[in-house]
Amino acid sequence: MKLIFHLDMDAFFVSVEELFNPSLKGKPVVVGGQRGQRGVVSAASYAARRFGVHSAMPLRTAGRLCPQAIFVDGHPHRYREYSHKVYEVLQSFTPLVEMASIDEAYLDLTGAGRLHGPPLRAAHELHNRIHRATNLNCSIGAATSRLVAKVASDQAKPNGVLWILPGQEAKFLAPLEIRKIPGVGKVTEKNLHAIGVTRVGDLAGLEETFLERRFGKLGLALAGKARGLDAGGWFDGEIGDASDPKSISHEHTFSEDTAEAIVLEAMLARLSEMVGRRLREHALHARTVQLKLRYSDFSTFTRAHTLDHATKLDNEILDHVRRLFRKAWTGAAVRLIGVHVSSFEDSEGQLSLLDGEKNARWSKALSAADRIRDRFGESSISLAGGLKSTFRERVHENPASLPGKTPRPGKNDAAVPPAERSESSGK
DNA sequence: TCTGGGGTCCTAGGACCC
DNA sequence: TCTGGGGTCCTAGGACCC
Repeated sequence: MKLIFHLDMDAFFVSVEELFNPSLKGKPVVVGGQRGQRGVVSAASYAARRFGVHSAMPLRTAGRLCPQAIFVDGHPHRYREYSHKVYEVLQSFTPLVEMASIDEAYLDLTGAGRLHGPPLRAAHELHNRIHRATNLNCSIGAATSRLVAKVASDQAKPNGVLWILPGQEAKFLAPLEIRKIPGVGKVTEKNLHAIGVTRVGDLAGLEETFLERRFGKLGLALAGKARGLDAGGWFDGEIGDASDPKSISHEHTFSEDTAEAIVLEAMLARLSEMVGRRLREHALHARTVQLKLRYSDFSTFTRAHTLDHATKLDNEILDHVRRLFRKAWTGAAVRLIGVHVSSFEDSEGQLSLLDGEKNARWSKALSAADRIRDRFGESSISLAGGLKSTFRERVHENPASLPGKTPRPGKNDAAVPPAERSESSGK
């Protein structure tokens, strides 16, 4: 019989912020940006949740619902650091660990009874170890499948432990709202309501063949999940170490929509650099480059191009994504722009002699740049075109520094004013 | 409500090949 | 003439997760 734990940190981002600023404790706290900014709530403290604030809610809405809330900018490096501390505790508990996101993990404790005792005792021991190591609370669900363990950890919140006895899975799930099943979001919930299904028990009562006819693969997975099985999609496979990423992307939403080509292309350069850097970090090469555009009315478009070889080079990514941009952009004001790469291969494949040499030179230059950024910070160096350095302030959205005239793209690429060069290499 | 950023997986249509 | 069938790759979009 399998034994799976799902461990989920309680209000993770908020709790980490409280470690750095204990005066936040017990107060309504919203992490993700400042009140009134463009953006959404990343995490809300339990005190803020009592006002109806929840993650993914627009910051403006949160500000209206809870005027006394304290708004805090997120600190991703802090969360990564604490996530790593959690991981180390888990690793010392069992080698079969898989981080499912920055604040949750699955553990396979099948057959670990001799080492850790019965499931509830093991769960409490793990809970204590996490708290001792991090000063953070978590909740743990234990069950025979990932799915039930995950739902159980959610029901155990906050700061609790819940074990679902083998054989009791369907009984545990039956009274819960359909939305509690991972993979059932707003749309699927609505579609299920439309056929009279509101609780997991209703779903379990339906024929598998009916659900498959009606909802395809999703229906088949739902039929399994309603019975507590790890059916399809996210839940298949053994618990083990994370695999290589399947895609890498960076995107940016402007604080104000812009229709200026120079600003948009400078942002593409910055995003391409960030993507290229991550590719080299993972020692990956991408064959498909994708542009993402979102206009003021929130309409969103993607345009992709697949290369005949795989690349890890900023300038090559930029070259293709900029081509896509020039073809696709209507000229209307843009809210968001993004760069995405996928179809990874281990190496670039066979290049012509000339391309191979060029490639090698760029690779060397970019790894050198990566090392400089490791030591001196992200903004210390840039190779993706003078564009970016010249208009750094505009890319960083400081309207006060706009030059009176808008230079044409390309014209000033090579001419980076010395003043800005020293500014951009500072720190 | 006025909607981030980083991901995964699924669907569907068209091109192309045999 | 007016029409096959399967497989793979590519592109675009969408649901969902944290």
